[in-house]
Amino acid sequence: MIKIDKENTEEKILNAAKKVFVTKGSDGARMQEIADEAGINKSLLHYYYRSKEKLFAAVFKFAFKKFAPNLMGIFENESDIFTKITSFIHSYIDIINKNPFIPLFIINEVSKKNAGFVGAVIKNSGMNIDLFEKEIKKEIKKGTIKQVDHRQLIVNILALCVFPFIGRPIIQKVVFEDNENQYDDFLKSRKEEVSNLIINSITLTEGSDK
Amino acid sequence: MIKIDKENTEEKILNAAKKVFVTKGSDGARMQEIADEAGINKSLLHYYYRSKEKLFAAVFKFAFKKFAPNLMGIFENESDIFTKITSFIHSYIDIINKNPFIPLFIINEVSKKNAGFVGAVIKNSGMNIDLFEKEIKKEIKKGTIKQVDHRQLIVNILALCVFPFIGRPIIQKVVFEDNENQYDDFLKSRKEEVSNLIINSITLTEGSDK
DNA sequence: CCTATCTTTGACCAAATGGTTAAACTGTTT
DNA sequence: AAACAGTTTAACCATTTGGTCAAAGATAGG
Repeated sequence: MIKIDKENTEEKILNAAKKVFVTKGSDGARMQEIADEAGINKSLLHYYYRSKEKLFAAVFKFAFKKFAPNLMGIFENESDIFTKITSFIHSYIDIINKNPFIPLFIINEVSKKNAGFVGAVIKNSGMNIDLFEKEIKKEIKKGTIKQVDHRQLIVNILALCVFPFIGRPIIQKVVFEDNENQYDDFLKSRKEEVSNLIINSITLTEGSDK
Repeated sequence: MIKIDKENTEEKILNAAKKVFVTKGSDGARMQEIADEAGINKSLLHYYYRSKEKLFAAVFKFAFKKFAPNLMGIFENESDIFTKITSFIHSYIDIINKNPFIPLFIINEVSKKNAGFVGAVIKNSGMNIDLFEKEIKKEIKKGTIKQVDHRQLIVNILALCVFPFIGRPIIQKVVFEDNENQYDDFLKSRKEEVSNLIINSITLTEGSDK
């Protein structure tokens, strides 16, 4: 028997909730709007998810997992450190490109309700930089790269990848005369720009080794 | 006659509104909370500022002006380009340090209500990168710095300065094991880190000139 | 002291909002 | 077709929230 994967109600709700929560935030989101977006009665939201908070929790978990886990996996393969970092940057920008509003959503919600389940989600996400740290320290010892602080490095990478997306409305206005197409081109060129900048910052310069 | 600069009601309201709006956002902020914060009756909010939106507008204007205008002024003095950029980074991080929640507040509100008065505030803020662009292009022609795209450069600078503040809750958890003091130290070291990274990225390398 | 204006307050209002409930509907089992 | 469980809906509720209003306080001028 063929199981038709027609979107069932629960999925419809979750998808609608993702859309509304991510764009409007937990404060700005309205249960009625989520119901409308899903094309169902508002009571059904409470039938499947007991409260707004529970529904929000489901959305947040989903959003955070999308950005947290698979990233450090890149550092498990066998290529050299420069290739690893470059491919990390490329794939991270790709992910954001596909979900440009999620980073700001996450930052916001973590800032607002740092306590409670949000903190727990982060801890349980398995996101940690141990592999990254080990790798960087190893390469420094080997003399492949400069003596850099791995924490500064990871923040630099994240900043350069994420900021153009979350700051888009302002940057586009101030720096690009509000031209959307131009900004899309700009975003496309970011993978190379960020890769070059980061690689350049860890590459040994003449006379700096030892 | 001595004019005692005792905070009058209107100022009390604006200051309370700044605090509440900036930390909770326009959606999360409550008029009652602002009144409580100011220690006055809620009706007074409407007496001095006609509506929540008007009050919010006053706060947003203030916040945006604090971050927009004086920054490009640095590029008017006579020092060399490296010094200019370095001092820009230093003073920008100083400003954010004094108002760590304003950047996220601005990004949020611009993202939410890009239209309307928010867009107007940005345009009327006098914030533009013409001076910066001219300066960079001049130095490239002179051969003082690499051939860089001035828009990539300014976005890089802003990203590296701003992101550690708006992403603090997450970064602190994931990268610093939720240690606040350690994160404060990290922020202090950012001025040098960002300056070095940016200067390094525009400095000519052997054999790259012409 | 009286009046006029500005400031402040508490009581109140209408709309919005998250949530509940009982009834209707649908599909499956016997 | 009757009974049952799962699903969906409309009507309703309590609370919150931005906002109004008339009256009370304060302040200054005549």
